[in-house]
Parts: sequence; C-alpha cells; structure tokens
Amino acid sequence: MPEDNRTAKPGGVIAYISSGLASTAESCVSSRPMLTSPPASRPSLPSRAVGMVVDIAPSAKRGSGAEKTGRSSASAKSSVTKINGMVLLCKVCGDVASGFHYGVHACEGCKGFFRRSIQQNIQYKKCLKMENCTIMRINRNRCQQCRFKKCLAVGMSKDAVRFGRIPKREKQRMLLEMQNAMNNMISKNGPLHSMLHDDQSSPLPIEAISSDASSSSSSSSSSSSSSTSDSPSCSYPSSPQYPQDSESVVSMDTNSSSASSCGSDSSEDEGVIMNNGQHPDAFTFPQQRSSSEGLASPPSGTGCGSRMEEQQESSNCWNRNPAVGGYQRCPYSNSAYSKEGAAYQQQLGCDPSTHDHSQEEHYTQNAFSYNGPNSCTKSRAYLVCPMNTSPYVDPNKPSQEIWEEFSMSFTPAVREVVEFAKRIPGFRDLSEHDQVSLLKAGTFEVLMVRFASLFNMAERTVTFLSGKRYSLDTLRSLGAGELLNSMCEFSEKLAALRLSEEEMSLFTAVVLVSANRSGIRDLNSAEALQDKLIWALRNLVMHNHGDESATTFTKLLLKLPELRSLNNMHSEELLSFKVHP
Amino acid sequence: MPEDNRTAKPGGVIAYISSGLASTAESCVSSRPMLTSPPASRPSLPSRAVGMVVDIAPSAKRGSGAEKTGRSSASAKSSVTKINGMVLLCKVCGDVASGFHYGVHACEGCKGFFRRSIQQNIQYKKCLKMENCTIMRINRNRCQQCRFKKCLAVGMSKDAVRFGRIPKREKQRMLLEMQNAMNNMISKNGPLHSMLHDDQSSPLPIEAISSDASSSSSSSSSSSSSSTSDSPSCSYPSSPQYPQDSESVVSMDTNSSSASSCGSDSSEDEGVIMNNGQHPDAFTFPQQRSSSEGLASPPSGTGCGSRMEEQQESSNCWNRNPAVGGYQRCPYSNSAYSKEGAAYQQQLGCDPSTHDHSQEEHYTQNAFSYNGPNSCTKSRAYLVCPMNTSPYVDPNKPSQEIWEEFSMSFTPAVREVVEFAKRIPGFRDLSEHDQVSLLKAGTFEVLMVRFASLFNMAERTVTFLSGKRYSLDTLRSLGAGELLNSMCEFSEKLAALRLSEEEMSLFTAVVLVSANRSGIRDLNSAEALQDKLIWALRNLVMHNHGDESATTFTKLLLKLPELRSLNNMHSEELLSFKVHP
DNA sequence: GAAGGAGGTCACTAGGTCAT
DNA sequence: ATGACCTAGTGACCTCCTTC
Repeated sequence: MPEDNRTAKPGGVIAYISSGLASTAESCVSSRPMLTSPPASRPSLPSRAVGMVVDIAPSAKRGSGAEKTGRSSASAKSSVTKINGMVLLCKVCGDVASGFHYGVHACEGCKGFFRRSIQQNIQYKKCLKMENCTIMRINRNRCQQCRFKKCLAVGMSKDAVRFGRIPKREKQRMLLEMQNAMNNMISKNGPLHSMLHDDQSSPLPIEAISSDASSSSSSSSSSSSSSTSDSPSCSYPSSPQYPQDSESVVSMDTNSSSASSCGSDSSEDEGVIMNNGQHPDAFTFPQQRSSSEGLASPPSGTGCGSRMEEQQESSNCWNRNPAVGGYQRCPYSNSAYSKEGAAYQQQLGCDPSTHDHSQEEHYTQNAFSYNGPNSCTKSRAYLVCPMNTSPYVDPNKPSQEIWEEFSMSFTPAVREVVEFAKRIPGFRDLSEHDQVSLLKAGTFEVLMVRFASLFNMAERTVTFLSGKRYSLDTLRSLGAGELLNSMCEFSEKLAALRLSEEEMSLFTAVVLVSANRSGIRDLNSAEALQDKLIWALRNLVMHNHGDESATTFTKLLLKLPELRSLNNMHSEELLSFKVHP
Repeated sequence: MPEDNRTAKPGGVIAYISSGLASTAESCVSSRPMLTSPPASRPSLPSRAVGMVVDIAPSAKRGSGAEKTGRSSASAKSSVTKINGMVLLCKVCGDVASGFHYGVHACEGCKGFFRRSIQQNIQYKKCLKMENCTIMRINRNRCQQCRFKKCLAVGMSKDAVRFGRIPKREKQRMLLEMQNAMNNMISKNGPLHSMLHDDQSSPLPIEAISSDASSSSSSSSSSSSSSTSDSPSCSYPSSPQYPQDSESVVSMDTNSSSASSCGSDSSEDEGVIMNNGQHPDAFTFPQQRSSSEGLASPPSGTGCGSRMEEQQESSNCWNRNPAVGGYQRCPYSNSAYSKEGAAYQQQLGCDPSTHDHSQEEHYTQNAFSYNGPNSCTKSRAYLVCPMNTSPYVDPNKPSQEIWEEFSMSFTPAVREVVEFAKRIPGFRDLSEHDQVSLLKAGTFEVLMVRFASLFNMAERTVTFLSGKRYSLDTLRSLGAGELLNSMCEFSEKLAALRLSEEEMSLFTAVVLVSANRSGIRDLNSAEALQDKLIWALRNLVMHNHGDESATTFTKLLLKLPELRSLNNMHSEELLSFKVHP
C-alpha cells in the first residue's frame, strides 16, 4: 500500500480552488475570527486565493503579462501557488502554500517558522503531549517542537532550497502527476464520494500525502514519465505535488496516496512516541537520594516509587551475584557448552526449544577467547585466552576436541553473565528474545569488563583464570596479536577511571544493555532500559568523582565503542580459529 | 597567472551520466544535520541531467534531432553539456554545466551570477566566515563573496568568452584528453594510486579532464595533463578550499586529477593549520561565537586558549570540505579503486610504498556497502547499498567485475572522508600510520553518519546516491537484511538528536578519531585528540541544547558503539559477499 | 546554416520587516 | 513569536549574435 501510494503521489498537496467553496471551507476551519480588514488581510484561503496567483498551468507558459503585473503585483499580496486550478497546500500544515520553500511546498507561516528555527538554532520546549502532535493550520502554533519536527519530516532543509523559475520539465511532470491523481479520483466514485471518503479516512490527508510524496516520487512507474520521474523526482523530491484537495478543507489526497501516507506518518509518530515515551530520566540514583533530595529528579515519572530501589539494585546486582567471586577465582568447571542460544535461554529459564536456531550460528560472538592469528603456521595450536587454563594446547589433540574443550571452559562465565543480567532491574522485563539477543551480543563485553583486571599493562602480563601468569611477550610469541594488546590497553584505561564496585556493576549493566541491538525486536524498551541505567550510572559517577565526574562519565561511555571493537576483533579471531584451527 | 592556469586546465568537471549518477543524491549532500526527510527532496540535478543534452561526442555530430530538438528544444530547457557520456559539471559549484561560459564550464546559475556581478560591478558583503566557503550547488547562494571569488578563481572572466561553435579541433582534443584520463585511471595501478597521485598533482582534477580548451587554446598541447597541476593552485592561492571542485560531482577527475588535490592539499592544510595556530580569532564561529565565549573551558588544558577556535574549526571542517557536496551529489565516478591502504596514504600525501601491506587485506572494513545475505540463492547478485546506483546488478556480469565496479563507486566518498579528516584540527599531527589506521577503521562510520539521511525510517525508504529511492521492503526482498534495518534505526535516532551542522561535523570528527584503535601506534596522541574533540563537542552541545544537552551529549556518545556494530556487521556482509558473491 | 554562448527576461524564493 | 508583505536576488529559458 504505502508503496503504491507514494508512488502515485506526485508531490504536493493540492486543492481545487475553483469555486467559492474553498472560501467557505476555509473560514470554517480557520480558527481565527474574521478579521475585519479587507480582503487582503483575510487570512483565509479565499482572500489569498484571490491574490496573485502563480499558475503553473502548461499553457500558462508565459502569460507573464496577464496575471502578474510584473513585480509590482507582487506587492499586492502573498501569492498562492496554483497548478491548473489546483492550489498547492503546505506540506507541513495544510494551509495554502505560497511556494516551494526549503525544498517543500509550504505556506508563509511554516516557511517563516522554519527559517527562524534554523537561523537561530532554536531549541523548542518539549512537547507537552506525546511529541506527535498533528500539525494543521489551525493548531500549528500550539506545539513548536512538533511543528519543527514536522517541517523536518516533510523534508524542509536549507540544502534543499531552489531558486529561480521552475524548470519546465518539472512543471510538466507535476502536472501530469496531478492530472493522473485527479483522474483516479474522479473516475472512482465521483469526486464527491472520493472527497468524502478521503476526508473520513484520513484525518490528516495533507500530511499523509505530503510525507510520502517526497519519498516516493521516484519510484514507480506509474508516474507517467517514467524516466523523468525517476531521477528528477528524486532530485526534486518535493516537487511533485500532492494532490490534495481543496483547500485546506477538503483535502483529497492523491489517489491512494493518502492512505499510504497515513501509514507512513503514523509509523513515524509511533516511533517517536515510543522513544520518548519512556522516561529515561526517571531513574535516579540511590546515594544521591539521601544526600541530595534536591537533585534533579526524573522529569516524568513512571513508577517513580520503585525507581530508587531498582537503581540500587542495579548498582549492586553484580556484587550480589554469587558468581562474582567465582569469576575472579576462575570457577571453571566442565559444564558443557553447547549452543549458546539454548544455553542462554535455559539459564534465563526459558524453553530453548521455542527459539529459532539461527542464533546458534552466531554463538562465537559470545565467547571470551581468542587464539593466535592464523598466521601461526606451526602445527601447534594455541588458545591464548585467559579463560583457558593455559595458552598451550596439546598438539596431539584433534582441533575439534581442543575447540570443544575450550568452549566448555567458559560456560561458567557465561552462566554468571546471565545471572548478572537477570539481576539488572528491568532486564527481565524485556522480551525473552531480546534478553537472549543482548546476552549473545554482550557477553563478551561484559566479561571483558569484569576480567579487565586480569590484564596488567604495567607489568605486561596476563593472568589466566587458572591463576598462571604469562608475559605479553610470551603470549605474543605464541601467536597472540593485536587483540591481546588492545585488551590490555582497554583494561589499563578502565582501571585508570578508578571506578568503585557499584560503578563497575552499573557500568557492566550498561555494557550489557548497550550491546549490539541488531535483531532486537523491541528496540524502544531496550533503549529505555539503557537510558535508565545510563542515567543511574551518570548520577553515581557525578556523585563520586568530583571535578572529574563529567570527564569520567564521558570516558566511561567511550569505553563502549572500544568494547564493541574488542568484541568484534575477538569474534574474528574465533572465526579464524574455527576456519584454520 | 590565471591565464596559465586556464590554459593548463582543460576545463571542466565531468561526470559520467550514464547511470543515475548525475542525479546524485543531493540530499545527501546536505550539509545540514541529518534531517530525516531530505532524501526525497533532492530535486535538482537529476532532473536537469535528464534535460537536454549537448553531446560533444565526436560521432555525435549533432544528432540535433535526437537529443536536442534544435532551437525548439532549447526552449525545452537548459542543456546539459555532455561529452561521450560524461557530463560536464560547473567548475564553480559542481552543478551540471550548461555550457562554456566566460571561459569556464559553468551552470546557468553561476553564469548568471557572474554576469550580474561584473555587469553591475557589485561589491558583495563580506563573508561571515573565513572567506573560504566551499561552493557547492546546495550552498552556492549562501555566500556571494566567496561564490564570486570562486568564479574568478576557476578562471571566469569576461575576457575569456568564446563565441560560436566549438572548433572541431578543440572538441577532438577534449575528447582525447578525457579518454586518456579515463584509461589512465583505470589501468594504472588502480584507483588508489591515481587518487593518490591526483591528490598531489592537481587541485582541480576535474578540470583537467574537462576540456576547457578554451583557455587553453592558447596553450599547448601538453597542456592537458601537465598543466593541470600547475596553475590551479596558483590561481587560487586561497583555494585551499576549493581544491576540487570536481568532487562534488564526481567527477572523475582525470587521472591526473587527483594530483591536483595535492597541491591543494598542502595548501589547504596549511590553511587550516595556520588558522588554528596563528590567528585563533580569525576563525569565527558562526552563530554562537559570541555567546559561546562563556562556555566552560576544557578541563585540563592543553592549549586551552585555542580550544574554541579549534572547536569551531573542527566543527566546520566537514562543511568546508568540498567533498560534501560531492557526497550528496553522488559523484560516483570511475575512479579506480584498489588497495585502500594505499589510497589513504596517497590521499594523505604519504608514500604508500612505505607501508606494510597487511592493511590492504582489511580494506573491506572501510567500504560503505553491503549486499544481501548470501542466502540469496538466486543467480542474480544484488548490492543493496545506497552508494551504489541501484540495488540491481546485471546478472550477466562476472561477480568480480560487479565487485570492482561497486568498489569504485564509493571511491569518491572515501576520498571525501580523507579530505574531511585532513581538516580535523590535530588529525594531521598524528603519525601517518595512525592517520591511515583511523581512516581505515573509521571511514564506514563516518559515511554512515554523513549519509544517515539517506535512510528514512519514517517512510521506510532508502535513497541511493543515484537519487533513486527504494522501500525497505523492496530492498529486503532483494536480500537486504538486519543491517539495513539497523542502519535505518541508527539514522532515525541520530536525526532525533537534531544536531546542528556544526555539531554534526564535530561529531563526525569524533567518530573518526574514536574508530577502532587497534593497531594505532601512538595511542596517547590519538586519545588526546579524541579528548579534545569530545570536549569541544560537549561544549557545543551543552551550549545548544538547553535542558536536554546532557542527555543529547550522552546519546551522542552512545551512538559510537552503535556505529561500531554497524561497521562490523557491514564488514561481515562485505566479507560474505566476497566469499559468496 | 548551425552550434553555442552573452545577455536579457521574469518566474520564483530566502530573508528581512513589522503589525499583530 | 507569528506570518503577510517586500526586497534582493537567483536561475531557467530565450533571443540574438558570433564563429565554424
């Protein structure tokens, strides 16, 4: 649907201006009372319509003389952009467009609004509702944030300005598209019917249409001049017009366009809503609680009551995890290691059988292990991973076996990560699928943080979980490469931040929920959780680190991409090991 | 001076128009922050490109009838000057040239602008920035002084007009030159080499190719290539900024083209450096200069004094990059593409031979491309990447060829990233090796940020640089997978942050210097640079985003790990494409 | 003639203004 | 702060003239 529609839509909102109808409608709509001032002042459509008209009609080639009296006429009043009797409407609010401004057909109001917004880089006050206000002529001044958002959404941009006269080709194209739209409309059940229908079906015809128009243009075929349509449109996206109907009033959307557009619109809005809907700020931190009740409290609260507790919990979740100790002590058992997906699910208390197995293929992503570069041509295999008991591997063992043994070695660690995750307030509220996805993507990173202390850059050693220590040089000679170095460097910098236990726990939680989100189904929830944890972490750090708190917090966040890189490098090495054991 | 230059320079910027190239996504270009919508709107080029075409091809004698309908056609629209499939671009702004005006291939806009400027001897208002604004199609109207300067710089002059038809001889010469350029490019050592080379030799690669014979007429034959290098720089001493115009288009510059840049480069760099180091004040900050004075100063100071300046500069570095325009315009030329490592080095002005080649193997890391999952079992190959002209690939072509062609398609983008990097204050102070490493690791991420606007989650479309838009569903049906989704999501969230142009530039710089550090030799310097940039970004954001500044800044930092993930996913797809084309 | 460019024309728009 | 109205440009097209 949407697709088609879009295609269909030319580009702008149009309206029949023919009869006096318009005026009526408008007046109705117009929120403003009737201004006494003369016709000119009349804000409403009619008056304006009467003003100078820019006719894009084909035949209108150049009747410069006729309609417009030259420049002077301009002074007369704002012009109405009209094509073949159809008035173009503002893509932002549906008012009558005065031209093509910032890449979009827009009215004087929205043009001016957008101009001011960008010129002064104004940050509007947050929307009081859901940040998805519908923007129409009558209410466009109610929410600046949403209005500006809409401007951007429909494509207004300083880079999209177009000067000079409209290229004939474009004009032609517009016309054709509009005509098509019209025909469709009319042919259907007759104009009235369609109008009616449209009206009802879509509350915001204009938007609907408009939004897509821009996009679609290129696409399809239907656009008459296929060839033209394509590129040109792209290039001039907004150009096409959106067939809308009449005045602000009746907008009739393009043939199908409206429908589609609606779709798109709505989706957009939804997205917005969701995102913002969550109250990231709501998560306050414990300690400050007492000491500073005055600290900024969460802006909007959803269940504020338990927030503190949650936060505390999260800050301690790791510590409370019995596993923690184990981690450092190398609790490496022989527990079997199999498909991670399943493993995670089981540990999370889910039924693995209910999940798709595609995930299994990615399990290498989660391992905390690495081997020397495959460049290691010796016949001996090495597994230079601190999770291993030793970097040396029995050369006589089949590589498959080595691999399995190795994999098993970190099962306990993975289990601990899962336990930790389960203690993160809010984590279990995510869908099972998403919990597993985050764990799969983030386990390595979590382990990296927790085991950072195994890497000692100052002494240039790495302590394996077996308790044995090896120098970096030794490990390098066994084939360890860049990754090992990077891990050491990471550890050193992390240590330099001197995080407290709580901070470390909270940071670890952040690491987990910040894991690669690809595949996450409920992105908004994951993000909301992340926001909450970040907020808590921020408060904690701010509270603990004095002058350097801002820097510390920033540096902490900068650890995330580093972890991601380590994770990837690690995965690559694992992969290469599997490929060339 | 000018004279010589002109002579030397052939003349114009060219671009292949065969594909959708021409159209290029203007949107992309947008300097403005990543607005969500834009993609669609890009109107122009394409359409124009589609307009009347003046073919200079030899054989093309004059199919007047065909392409242009003679005079009448003229009425049709402005013509596009095309030679053998290559479209000539305006030497001033990179738009499609309509002819040879005032001694230079120029578009109607710049022609008219220049005409008015000289006719009325207009004294334009002083540039509000550094008087070195990059002139591109999208922003050519923002600074008259710089535009006029650029006109003069590229050689426009009333004395250079050429009347009447193009002498056959000249036409022939142009053709030959272009062909040579083409061949060189392709054959030589690969694109990179040429890029590199180009970099050094001619600031205005495009021209080289172009014919411009006009001026040259005078000069000698050799002019073509040799000349290139020379003069340009001279003529435009200040030009650092306009090193190439071509780019913007895609120009593919002549082989020698790149060379040009070099000259420019150095000069360019100097410019930048000088600015920072020397006249801090000289660098004025756009809007908030004054107001920002009160911003918090960097915590620990290393040259605190110049921070702001640096910040400003860096915040504008992207904008000043001529390439930006190119980006949007999709300048996909035929520049060869080979070993990236070498390419980077070349562009950076280093000697590729001195570097280890191991890097080359990783070059896939840098591409901004992705294809559908290999699960795509159909015989047809798809390259669902917005840098491509189309997701469809000729099934008859050998995959190797497809791959190479595809690789070439983003060479211009890579080049732009390099140019951008060079403008980041402090970046060039890193060792050559580290500069290359960061570029290799971060190019994809930088491109992802700059091209974010191509992905429109609201409308569920992706605009290719060719200007064509495709719905996510369509792309998905072609094999695109999770990555595409993730990219869209990333784009949406980024757009939601509503960064200003400066913020976006600064953020982009941060992205680059925050790239995977593995392999970096002087970690501390890289980190110091990162700190500096982050600090600047933080100040800027804090200053611009009011209540939400902290949140915005945090969210911005959280984009880094996301970018890293996208980068990795992308690399994986690339790899899988190479393994299973 | 016909190709091809200078200039002119005037459809159009970014921005500035200022009453509201 | 908004938006109707203006001003100063801008650039798509055209006409006319030069050169091949």
